[in-house]
Amino acid sequence: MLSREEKKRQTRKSLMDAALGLVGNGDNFSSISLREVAKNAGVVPTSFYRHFTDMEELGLNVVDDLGMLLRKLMRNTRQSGGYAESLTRSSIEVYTDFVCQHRNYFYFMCQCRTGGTLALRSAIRNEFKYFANELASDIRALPVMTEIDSQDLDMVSQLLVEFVFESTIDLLDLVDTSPTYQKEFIEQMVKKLRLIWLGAGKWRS
Amino acid sequence: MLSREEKKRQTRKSLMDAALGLVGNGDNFSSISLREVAKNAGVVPTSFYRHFTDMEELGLNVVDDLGMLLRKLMRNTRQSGGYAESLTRSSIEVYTDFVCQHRNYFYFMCQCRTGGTLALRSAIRNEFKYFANELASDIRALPVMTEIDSQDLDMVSQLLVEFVFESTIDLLDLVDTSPTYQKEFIEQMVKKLRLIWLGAGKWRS
DNA sequence: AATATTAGTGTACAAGTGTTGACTGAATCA
DNA sequence: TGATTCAGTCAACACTTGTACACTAATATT
Repeated sequence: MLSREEKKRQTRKSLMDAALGLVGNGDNFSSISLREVAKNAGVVPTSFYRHFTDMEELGLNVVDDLGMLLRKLMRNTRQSGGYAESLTRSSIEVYTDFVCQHRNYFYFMCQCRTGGTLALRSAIRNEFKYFANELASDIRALPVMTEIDSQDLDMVSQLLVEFVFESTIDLLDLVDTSPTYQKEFIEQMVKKLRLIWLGAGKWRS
Repeated sequence: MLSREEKKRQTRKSLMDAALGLVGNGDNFSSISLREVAKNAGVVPTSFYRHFTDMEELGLNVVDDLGMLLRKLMRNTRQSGGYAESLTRSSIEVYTDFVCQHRNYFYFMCQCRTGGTLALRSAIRNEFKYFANELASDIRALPVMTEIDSQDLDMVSQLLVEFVFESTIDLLDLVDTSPTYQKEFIEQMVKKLRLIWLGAGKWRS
């Protein structure tokens, strides 16, 4: 038997999943109606208000959730990975797999990063900052990065995070049309990231 | 006195401008209604159909229009500029100015690149390809780029175009909150682009 | 001058929208 | 056991939505 609290959390999740499902089906988050979400969650429209005041609030919670998932992924990868030569390739492989396994989330993020409300956009920007910082402290330890100063290291991390995320929409779109594209995408990304990495190695303020 | 054809083109433009205006005001293109657009264009809803079958078709035409404007900008800049050492800085300055002078267009593009219909997204992707090609043939002539092979040159161009465009949403958002941000944005971009450029210079397949 | 074309109008309709307020019944607490 | 809390229901509201159809009047064509 489920406790009341637990049940509530369950329908709350249903609502978020419903919204994500619609986004994954091609709808734009900002044009999804509260009613449609409620319907797909198997709940009456007015019930929505027991969980969120707004579609925006729901969206902000989705951002949070994905943030958590990504942080967990990062922690796990860091432990198992070890920073070898092929860091770039393995990282991007982990990332693309993760994206493909959470397509709806990433469609949502890609959309809202540019098309959400201001609050939503800046929530996403904050997540980026977080990841850029994590990345910065990770790569600081690397031998290539001994000479670079702290501010420039932040800049490189930002560049990497932004660039990877911004390419995600292409991955999502093109994987749909041709399933072999994921490999091609990885090759392209590895090349581009190596190039950036190369630049970072030579960088002097 | 205006000819009928000319008058038609005028209201057609009004419709597109109305849509862009709404986008620039914070609405998401995919949640804008045909009726609202018609109203803001000073025309009755049903009149919309004399020009476009759809909001999507309107959107595709907006993409085209901006593509034209950008090509014109590119041609002019190429003539006047001359490819000196400070190519990167002057290019990014021209670009940011252009963005700030066409805010609505770029909000629209940023939104639709990730949140438009599939047709819209791929139309925008095509524009990118075009610009990447232009850029590739421009930088091929540069002394730094003599050793790089053609395919890798394309890769570098893509990287540059994508990266600049994807940063545009931050420029738009943050310029609104603090007007001095444009300068800071330029500095950040110049740094990042120099880094990429540095990598490109050292690049060997 | 008579005719055909067509951009823009006006009306109408069925369907969907967010949000309100009063309600029900089962889980929780006293 | 009896009282309370509250997630979910139901009905109703005022409004907005896309689109069909018949119409008008000014322009373009013959």
